[in-house]
Amino acid sequence: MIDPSLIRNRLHETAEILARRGFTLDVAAIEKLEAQRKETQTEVERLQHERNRSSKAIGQAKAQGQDVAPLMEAVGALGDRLKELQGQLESIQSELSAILLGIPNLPNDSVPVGAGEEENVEVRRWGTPTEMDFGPKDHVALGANLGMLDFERAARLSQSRFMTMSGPLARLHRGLISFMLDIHTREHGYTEWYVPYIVNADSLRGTGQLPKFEEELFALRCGEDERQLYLIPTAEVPVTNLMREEIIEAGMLPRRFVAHTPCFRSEAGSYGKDTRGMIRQHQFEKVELVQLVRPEESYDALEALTGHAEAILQRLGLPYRVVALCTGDLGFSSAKTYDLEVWLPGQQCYREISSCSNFESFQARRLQARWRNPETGKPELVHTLNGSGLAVGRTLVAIMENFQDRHGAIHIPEALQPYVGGMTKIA
RNA sequence: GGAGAGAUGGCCGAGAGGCUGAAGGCGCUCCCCUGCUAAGGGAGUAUGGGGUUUAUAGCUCCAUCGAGGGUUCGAAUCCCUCUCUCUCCGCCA
Repeated sequence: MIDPSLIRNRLHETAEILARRGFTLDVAAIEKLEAQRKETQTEVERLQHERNRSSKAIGQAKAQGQDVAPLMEAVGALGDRLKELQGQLESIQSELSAILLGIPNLPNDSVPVGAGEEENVEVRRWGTPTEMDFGPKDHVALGANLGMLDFERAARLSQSRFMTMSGPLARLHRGLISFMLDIHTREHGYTEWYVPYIVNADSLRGTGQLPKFEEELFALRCGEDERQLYLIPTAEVPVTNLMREEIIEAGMLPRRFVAHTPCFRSEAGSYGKDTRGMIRQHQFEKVELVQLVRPEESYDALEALTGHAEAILQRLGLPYRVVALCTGDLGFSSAKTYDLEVWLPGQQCYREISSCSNFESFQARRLQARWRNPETGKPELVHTLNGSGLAVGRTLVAIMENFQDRHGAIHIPEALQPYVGGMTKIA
């Protein structure tokens, strides 16, 4: 959520900034609601003040044994008027907050302005796209040849967009998770967490998946229970929510958390996209980096965090590029995002494998995640960041496709071999 | 799943319809005193929102005692619903 005071004090300026990312703010509607809100709230508070004063007077008169009947009569009429106005105020405020919750974050000034994906800006490349003197296969063909990757059986168990892995390939997948976690915890200063994979609506609101993106989620209902729970679409949700409604002492910042979790996405509205292979699945594993930092440090932290994700690709020897998303392609909650795209020989293109974002105070405001600023002594919102470090399934795809040989064997990068019991290739 | 107990400020803990945004203690901050240390004395110390203001400070109002509703002129206190925590029993990886 953006700072509500922007709506009150700098509405037009805010609308202009939002226009950069292609979002139209209904300025007229907000101005009208705001005027109503102000008037109603002022009146409600005036009446409450009056009531409080009168009630106090009744108490005092009673204590002195005076007759309170006339006093009570005077106050009686207040109640109805107050109740009516409070009802009005409530409905105005819920309208306003619905608008507010639907407003995306303001892009940072350093974000390139653009309408969509095509206008993203490549920042740097690492490595060169793998050349092969034979026709490289994609991971689907490689996996099928090895007999270790199966989409058809998974569809029978569940539905489309699921898969099974078996044998050494499954082990490689598992090893990747440990590999990533070890690097982030040992070398990048992250604390490892184990967290719930099922969360409530408040958590999803906190990180911005709700109310706007409910159709992306798998919702659970348990027996008679009325409460709605959801499978997490990313570890970002439980991990960032760890600090919900907390006030962090300044000395504890920055906080760096890493967690491996499965992620569940309904992929509504992506029917035609990436239907082949394990690029876009309903269920996948991800190692997620989350940071909570002082506001003035968040852009340095974004560079660092992006570097942490890049380190994994570099260790594995996977060629990739870093792309700065333009304003039109920015996620709802993000102020600035770098995507890491890995080279996939099977598709002859770069594909997203990590997305690293600075949310500034957008999530923190919803979460009420704060720190105590020693300069002011007051609790202030932290800035939150996260990034995949990395998407495990896509990393596996990248390894399969980049390190295949002409016989269809997969060679395991040296850095990874200790994590798969010294195995050097899968054939 | 059954039975019971509980949830109050950074922490502990009182309060059982009105003078309680909340006693007392601990912690923390500042000041005084004490040649060091220990001890002692004094003051301060929740959060969110509105109005005023260019904005802050200030002033002022409102809300908040797990959450939501209700009763009442008035609720931390009474009633209802929910959530969470603890203890015992059962079950279980």
